[in-house]
Parts: sequence; C-alpha cells; structure tokens
Amino acid sequence: MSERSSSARASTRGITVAVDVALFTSRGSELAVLLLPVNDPRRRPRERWALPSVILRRDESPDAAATRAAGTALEVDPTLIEQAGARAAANAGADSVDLAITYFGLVPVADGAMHQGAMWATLVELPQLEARQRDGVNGALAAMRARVDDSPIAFRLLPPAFTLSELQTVYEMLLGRRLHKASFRRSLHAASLVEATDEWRSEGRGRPAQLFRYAPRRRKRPRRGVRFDLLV
Amino acid sequence: MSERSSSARASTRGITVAVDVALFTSRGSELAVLLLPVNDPRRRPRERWALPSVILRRDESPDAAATRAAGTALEVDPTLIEQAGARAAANAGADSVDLAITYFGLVPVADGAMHQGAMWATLVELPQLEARQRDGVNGALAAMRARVDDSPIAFRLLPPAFTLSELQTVYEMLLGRRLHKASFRRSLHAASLVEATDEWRSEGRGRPAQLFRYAPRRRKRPRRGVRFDLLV
DNA sequence: TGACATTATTGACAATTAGCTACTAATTCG
DNA sequence: CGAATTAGTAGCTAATTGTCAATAATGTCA
Repeated sequence: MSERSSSARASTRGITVAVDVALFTSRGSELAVLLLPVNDPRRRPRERWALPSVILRRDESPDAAATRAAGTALEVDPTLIEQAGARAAANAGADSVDLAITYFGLVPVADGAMHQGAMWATLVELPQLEARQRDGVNGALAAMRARVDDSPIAFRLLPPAFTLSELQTVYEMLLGRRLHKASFRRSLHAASLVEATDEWRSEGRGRPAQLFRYAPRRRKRPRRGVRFDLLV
Repeated sequence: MSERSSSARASTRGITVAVDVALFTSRGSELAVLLLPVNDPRRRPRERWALPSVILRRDESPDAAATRAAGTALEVDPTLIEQAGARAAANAGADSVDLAITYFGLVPVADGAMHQGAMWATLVELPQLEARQRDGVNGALAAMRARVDDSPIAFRLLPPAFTLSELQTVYEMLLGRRLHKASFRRSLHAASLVEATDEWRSEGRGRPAQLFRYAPRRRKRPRRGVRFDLLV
C-alpha cells in the first residue's frame, strides 16, 4: 500500500522465486523422495543433491511451475500435486533465489521413468542437503502428512490395483504407527472407497491377496462432533 | 511455455510479490473480514475495498511481511496468523503484482483498534471485490476452516474469558452446521482444553453462564484409526 | 409475587464405532 | 503331509457419540 516511492521500491520489487517439488513414492515400508544431482564445478559430480526446481516465470502460475518442475525429473506426471507453502529461501545469496514455494507430489511405486542421474532416497538415509532443500523436504512432508485424511494420499502412492495389506502398509508409513488389520478394513469398507477386482496376487508364501481399486462412491457423511483431541 | 534463453530469462526474474492478510473476527454468529479502503483517484472514495497487503521485500520472510500487513490495518497483533497459500495474482497487469501470498489472521471480537477507514465486513454482505481480493478471502477462509481441528482457531477468535455457548457458536460458524450442546461439552471437557474461572456472565435473560479460559493441559492422545470418511 | 419463558448445565440411556482376540482360508516350503 | 506364513472375518468388549430429558438460575410480565 503506502510503500515509499523510489528507493524502497528498488529493494522490494524484483524477487526471484523458485518452485521446488518434493516427489514422494513408497519403497517397501519407507517413504522415498526424488533427488537430482547438482552440477557443481567446484565439487566432484554426484556429491550434491537437490529437489527438482524451476524459476517461476512472471506469467506462470505456481501450480503450472510445479508441474514443470516435476517434468524435469520424471517422464510421468505425479498422481497428485499440491502446494505445501511459501517461505524465504534459506541461504538466499548463493543462487539468488529469494523465495521458495514448495509442492509435494505423489508417484506410484516403481512408476517413474526417471531422467538422467535422479535417485529415490528414503527418508532415513537422506544425503546431506543444503538448507533450502532440507526445509523443502520437511515442509512438503509435513504438509502431505497433514492431508492424509483429507486427500487420497495413500491411494495415489499405489498403482491402480493394490492389495489391502499394501494399502495398510502405506497408511502405517504415513501415520508413523501400526494399525489394526480388522479395524482398518472395517472402516475402509464402511466408507465405500474401494471395490474388489477379480484378480488375486500371490506374493511369495501365504494366501494370495485380492486386488482392489480406488473407487470412491457416494456415501453419507456422518455428522460428527468436534475433534478437540486433535488440537495442538 | 516458450523457451528462449536471454529474453526468457528476462521474463522469469524480477517477480513482484504481494502478501495479503485476511483478518477474521466473529460478529455474533457470522464471520467478518477486515477491509481497507483503496484510494482510487478515478472513483469516489470508499468505493473500492481491499485486504491489508504489503509488497514482499527481498530480504523479508513471508511471515514477517504478513505481520507487517496486519499492522497496516490494526493496532493489535492477530492472535494467530498462518499462511494459506501462494497463487498467481489474478488481473496481474493492473497493479503489476504477479504473485499473491495469502495469510489468514484471527482477531478476538471487538478487540481491534482499527486504522483509518477500515471496516469489518461480514461474509454474507461482502462488497464487490476485485479478483485477487476475492480469491484471497476465499482461499484464506478455506485454509482456516481446514485447520479448525488442528489449530485452536475458535479460541483465538474469542476473548480470554468466554462462555461455552459462545465457544459453541464460534464452532458452528466455522463448521457451518449445528452442534449438539451436550456432546460438544462432553468432548470439550474430555480433552482438558478449558478451565473454569470463578466468574459468571448474565446475558439478558436466562441462567448466567460460567466463564472459561483456554488452558490446554497434557492429555493422552487416543490412538484412533484412519478416518476414511473424511476423504474428498 | 408467582407463573412462565429463556438460557445453562448435567445425567442417563441408546446407538454406533473402534480395539482386540481368536478363528478360518489359501498358499509355499521342506 | 505338516509347519510356517499371509489373507480375511466373526464376535465380544470398551469407548464414543447422539439424543432426550431433568434440573438450575435467571429475567419478564401479568
């Protein structure tokens, strides 16, 4: 509004905005994030890693830029991509990026034809990252986890057909705790979210599991009370 | 998506970013948002309204800018301020803002010493707004409502001491549906979120209501299952 | 003043939901 | 074939939620 004219204007206008995307997939019972090698002439190749990222164009929406960034790393489009937030880019001087907008994207297991040199790094064995990259991964992860029961996150991390045990494993990974098999399946079926296919998959030993697909149907939303117990 | 080196680069760097803040308060059983008059020499005064807003400085975090923006409209600081998201500024050409980062802020009822000309507009009688302002209000509102049961939104819209009926009214306003009084109180008390004061308030007729304050205490988080019924 | 309307607060019961144990089913392995 | 392993379910119990109804403390007004 009442910005003072010329000198203030010079320092406020002209911000460089990066749009970073943390692409997640599930590897076994671990989350993995896609990293690209950074070409740094001062270091040996492959020593530094970064999230897929583009510089936001003036005429481009952040959503479009996020899709563009994902395209620099993967052939396929993510099955879900959402904004996590915008924050000042830590260590701004280095690459002249002032502001980072972070997205999280989901990719079904083993689905990605990756571009040159990219790797999936599980979260427990994440390589050392620079501040902006680290903040980006953490922010994207937090945003994704916060939306687990609003968005079909878990289903977007799985291929179109999956077993209920796989689905439960993804939920356990996202929530960070074990779930009860019987209760899990009961509430899943009560919500009319999946439908059975006529296919079965035998995974090593044990009884073969039926494959299901995500097929949400009209369902009555139970009018529940207030969940005070979830407040910070 | 035209990719050309030097001229493309000129169009990607130097983005102008506005940080807009939608400040909400509760007026009776309606939400109201704070609007500032826009000085437009081409129109009569007071005909156009906008959210409090600042241009993001290169060395400034979005959070700091949001607080600064709130300060242009209110003497007091909001009791809660959180980022709703970043998006391309609709109608970008008009004021040369390319990107808008929106925050929502909460102000307890009647708490604000407002600056010159500001007004609280209830959402049902919102004046005509330009695209960026309208998108900002809607985005902030959606983000706030999405966090109702993660953040103490309702408590930050009330003064330090409040009656349980007031609290319930705020929740009903935020959730857009009526709640059962007995169930509401039972789960509120079960969560150990409020403590009674020794004051009562008589509001017209009827039995006086006891005043409570927000005083969350350590409480066991019940290990609940997955809430499939909340998925979009 | 006393009946009545109004708002607050709580109790009790029914219906629903979630956690748990234990069972059956269908495979592979040796 | 029998043990081990994974999938899928039934049924009991405990906890949570929805509902109705009772009691409490005021103001209103004839």
